[in-house]
Amino acid sequence: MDSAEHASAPAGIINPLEERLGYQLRRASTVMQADLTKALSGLSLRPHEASALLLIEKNPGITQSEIGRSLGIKRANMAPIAAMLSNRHLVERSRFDGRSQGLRLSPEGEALAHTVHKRMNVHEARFLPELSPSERVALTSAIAKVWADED
Amino acid sequence: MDSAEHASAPAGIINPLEERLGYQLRRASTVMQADLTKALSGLSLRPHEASALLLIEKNPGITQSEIGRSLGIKRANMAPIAAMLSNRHLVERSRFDGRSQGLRLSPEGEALAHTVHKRMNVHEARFLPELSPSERVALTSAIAKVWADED
DNA sequence: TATTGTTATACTCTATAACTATA
DNA sequence: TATAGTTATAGAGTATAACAATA
Repeated sequence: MDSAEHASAPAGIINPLEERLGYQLRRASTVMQADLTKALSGLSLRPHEASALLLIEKNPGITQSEIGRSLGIKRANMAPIAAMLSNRHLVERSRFDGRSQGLRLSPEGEALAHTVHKRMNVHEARFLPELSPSERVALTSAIAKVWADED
Repeated sequence: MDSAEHASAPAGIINPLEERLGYQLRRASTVMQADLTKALSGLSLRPHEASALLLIEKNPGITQSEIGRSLGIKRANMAPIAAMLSNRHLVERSRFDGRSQGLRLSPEGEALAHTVHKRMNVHEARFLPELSPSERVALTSAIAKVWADED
């Protein structure tokens, strides 16, 4: 069957990475990303596409480049994401200035965004079982400070 | 030149992802991973290879599969990492039971591990400028709890 | 039957370079 | 000169399936 791959940490092994912030961030991020992918299953949306959808929802008229700068996705990597959302008629592109286009959700896009919000809420709640809302905010903003400088 | 790609968040744009734990983890993890890659430059070691090296250092005789389970790397993806460390004579493989091999560092591997520790310390310190040691531990273990269940 | 190590393969995300066209 | 959008391409990391050898 070949399953039950990695459980967390075999007994008797000393993991010197466990005290490293970067390591903990990678492990936590990977687990949550995998869970988000499952949470979005059936919607044909990858995590980045879902994120872009929600950003357009809250910022109608936003351009691809602005989305990329907001989410940390390079302009070159935004192109196929925007093209996919447009091809599926989830977003509409309106010429803005000849070289850039404003994006906004279509009615189908709005409906899908609502579904994404609901799935994301359930997804996130799975990882915050013992944290109060204020503790959750504290943790989230502490992590935000880690990369705020962008170095 | 085409540089200065993404700064953090353009003004006037509302980012609804900012309060999401999964999003913050991804951004922070990506930034730290990129910085670690730079910190290791010249050593011809990718982050995963460096992690495996440090795990072998602290657990001489460990097998590839155990490394994978400890670090969250699938057995199939450990094979090329172990082969690379072995080909560069950084680790020695000693038959353990016919189907598995115990790994331990060679003198060159030990020396490289020391360098990795030093570079990693500098790297991590860059992201913890305003946290006290106890706050750092608190943040790291809070993140550890996020993925402890493994879901 | 289960585990170790391995190969092949595919997907997601990230990154750079280079090009067109607009500003 | 700089920016927007695009294409091509490469490199990480992650995932599954399948196989041989061993336990």
